[in-house]
Amino acid sequence: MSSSIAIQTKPERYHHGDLKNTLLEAARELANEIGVDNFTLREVARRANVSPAAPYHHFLDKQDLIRTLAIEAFRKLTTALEQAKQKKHSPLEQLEHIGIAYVMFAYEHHAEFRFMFRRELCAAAGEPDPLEVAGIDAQSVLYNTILEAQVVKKIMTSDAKNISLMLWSVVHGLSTILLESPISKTATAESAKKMARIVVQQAIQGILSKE
Amino acid sequence: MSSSIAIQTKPERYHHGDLKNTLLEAARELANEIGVDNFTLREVARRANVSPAAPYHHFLDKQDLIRTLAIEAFRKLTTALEQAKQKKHSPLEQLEHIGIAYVMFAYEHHAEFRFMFRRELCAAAGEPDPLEVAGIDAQSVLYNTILEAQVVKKIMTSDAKNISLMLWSVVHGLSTILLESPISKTATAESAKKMARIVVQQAIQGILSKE
DNA sequence: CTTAAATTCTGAACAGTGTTAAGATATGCT
DNA sequence: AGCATATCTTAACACTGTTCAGAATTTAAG
Repeated sequence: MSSSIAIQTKPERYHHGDLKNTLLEAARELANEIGVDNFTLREVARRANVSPAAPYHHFLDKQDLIRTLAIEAFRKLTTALEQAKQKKHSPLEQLEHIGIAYVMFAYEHHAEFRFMFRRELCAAAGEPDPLEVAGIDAQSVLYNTILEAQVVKKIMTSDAKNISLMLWSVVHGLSTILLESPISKTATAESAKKMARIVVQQAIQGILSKE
Repeated sequence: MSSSIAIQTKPERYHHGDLKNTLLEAARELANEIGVDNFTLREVARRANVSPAAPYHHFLDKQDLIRTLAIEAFRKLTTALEQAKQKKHSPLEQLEHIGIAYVMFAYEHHAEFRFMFRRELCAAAGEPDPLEVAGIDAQSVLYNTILEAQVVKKIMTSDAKNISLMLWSVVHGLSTILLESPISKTATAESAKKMARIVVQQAIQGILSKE
């Protein structure tokens, strides 16, 4: 058989070949188009030229599809944060860049970002939930940078966990405000970035030890 | 006819008497029970002992009902913040109390809080949208306190708008993290309050001028 | 008081949804 | 080759939001 690159060569095949990924991509597009609330599994199937029941051979149910999307999104966020954390900068500058990158990720992937944080997706309990792990991995980028900053310079007052929670809260809060409040109607990428910079810089000020 | 207090005296009346409020209350309960995603207008009607079409005589559609709920919730939030802002404290203490109150409001009214921030509810444009107004009113409690703090003591570095955005972001971020992340499974009212205090105190540190 | 108008509710219906079950079609293995 | 398995379709179920015609009730007008 041909490699997985040739997806659109023969679209009328009974077996799609790579339906799972096609569904995921269609789902991302749909969510970004019509929003998260009207998001429909049947429409996803429609866009993949497939019957409404087909997705159930690749996902347990609609929520499982969304869950998969959320996990992928967390991984993309993790790499985005790691990329923002350039080695050439000081830990404090890295913190600022990570914070801004978080907000920009939310702004540029609003639908996926909304899927990432839904109480309904939080697993019942126990077992290493992949979604939870992916979320912790993303947080670790921020957390580790804080640790590094503390080691290099004794610059932080409170302990790393509190600092992390606080910085995470600011950037996450600004992100959701930008997406879910009336601001979303007038916000642009530039204004979002500007707000992110201002807010993050202020927040970092709060964790510096006064000299 | 009797006063509006006697709601449950004659439950079999064709005309309910105060269906609109009954629907709103049933909706609040339902949302807090089964969450925001599975929230169903038909179930609301069912709980009000009324046909599925009855709500349409009091609300344009499901979204209009949710919108009404969100507006009410914003007003409740506003009074909660005003109550937290006790006159006896200094403006800075007031800021701290307001921030904590915000987080606790979210924790105690999770379903309503989620209804308050939904991109879908943001009106198309123009005209004084009551939801937007209610949101601004709530923000004003925080904003005015910042202004007062700046007047009493020249204690803030950045300007009030930036400070407000930053503080709003922290408390809003922590709120949604507490509600929508895996933390929600283990969080209690006490742990939430503790986190709120820590995070808000750190954030306020960031806006104090260094002496 | 009578009667017309307006309000509030019901019942039945429509399209659309998530999901399942039974069967058709293709793929992979031996 | 043939058999098991994975993948897809068709049909159906219960449920949803919403509309519409009409019944029950309240309000207002004569």
